[in-house]
Amino acid sequence: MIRVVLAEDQEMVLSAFASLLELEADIEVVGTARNGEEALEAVREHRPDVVLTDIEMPGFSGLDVARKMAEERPEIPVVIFTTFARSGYLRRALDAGVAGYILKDAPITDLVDALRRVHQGERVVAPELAVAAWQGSDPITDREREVLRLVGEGLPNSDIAKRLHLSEGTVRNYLSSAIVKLNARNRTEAFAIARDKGYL
Amino acid sequence: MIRVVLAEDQEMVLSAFASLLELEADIEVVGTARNGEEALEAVREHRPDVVLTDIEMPGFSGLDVARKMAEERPEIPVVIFTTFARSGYLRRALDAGVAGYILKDAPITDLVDALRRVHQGERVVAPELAVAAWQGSDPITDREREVLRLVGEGLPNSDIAKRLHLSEGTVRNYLSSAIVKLNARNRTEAFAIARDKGYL
DNA sequence: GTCCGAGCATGACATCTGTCATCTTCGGCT
DNA sequence: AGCCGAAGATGACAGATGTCATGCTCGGAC
Repeated sequence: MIRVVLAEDQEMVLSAFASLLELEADIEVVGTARNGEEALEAVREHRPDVVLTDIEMPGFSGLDVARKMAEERPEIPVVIFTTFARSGYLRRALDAGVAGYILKDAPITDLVDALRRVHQGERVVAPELAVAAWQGSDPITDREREVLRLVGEGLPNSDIAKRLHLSEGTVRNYLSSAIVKLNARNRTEAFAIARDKGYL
Repeated sequence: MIRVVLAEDQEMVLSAFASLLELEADIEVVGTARNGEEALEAVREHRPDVVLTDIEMPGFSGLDVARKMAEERPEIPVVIFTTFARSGYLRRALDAGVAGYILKDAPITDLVDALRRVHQGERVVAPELAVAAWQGSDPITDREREVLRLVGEGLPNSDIAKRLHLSEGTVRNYLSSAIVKLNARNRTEAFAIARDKGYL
């Protein structure tokens, strides 16, 4: 029996996956969570064999869960299942030591399969992403990342400078270098590219 | 027995919801679809009592499905279920004549409940959105919408002008008026606001 | 100690954006 | 015919943005 803790922020999707997994003879959902904190609590309480988590959740994300688990319970494998085929996410997930990374676009058998193989100690990565992972690593520095995030909120340079306690000129420099690295033509395009690749 | 056609672009989520709905004694999923076209085909083939569809799907969206259904099969109610609590989406969904609009954040009982009530001829709208619907209607003109969409792709005014066959000055004018209407400080913020309210 | 590379700042400059007033054209409407 | 409003264009202007060269400081590496 594979005992699973399941984390997913959308209530309906959570119950749907829970009932789907329960249909499998060798899988049991022992705990559910709507965010990262709840997931960690559930792990403490139920000591599952595998943690299955979405990436984008309010507050504590799936990547945060993976990192915490790697520290505190490295013996329990974490599987990420997500909408987003973004190489940046996968890279950071692998850095966080996840055992599996699969896409919600894939057939459901992939999910069940991944749980079983991860439970056996294997690693499972969505094939369409496996290639992307080891080429084109994240070129963006942390500062550039922060600036880009604020650009995405529509803040002008002057406000970004205030938020980050930098001079406006420095903000311009970071943004300029991010634009070059991402091969964008302006701030908006830089943000769009960084978002789509999962660099943020 | 309520016979349902279910449309949802993410394979895993689709199977999960299908198996969840099958657990209900009075609901039967007679057809599934990964996009709007498939949904309409499934409707033709299976003549369901209700169509349950996601909004954001590649190509033909859930709103497109609702509009087509209102024209061709006004007797079959359409229920939208979506991640997005955006008033603009709801407004356009209601304009398209949908019978229900519920959020994936809500408990699963809401979904089942909605299907039953819609099948009885009622209308069901997620309560957290019902208020938003009749205040703050979409202030954006079609031209402004087109410009904003291209802004979101990161295009500079000159490129937007080429794409829309307008002069660059005119693009600036449309964007300027959108910025004022949305109470934004610049193009990027205008895009972010319009996106979050579902105006695009 | 010296050198080097981050990280941050400055100033100058060219270009892009955003605002506004004004103008033309083309359909309606009366 | 005369009037009006929508769609689009123009030109001028101020301010924001993007690029680049240069400079400073500080914490390693040699």
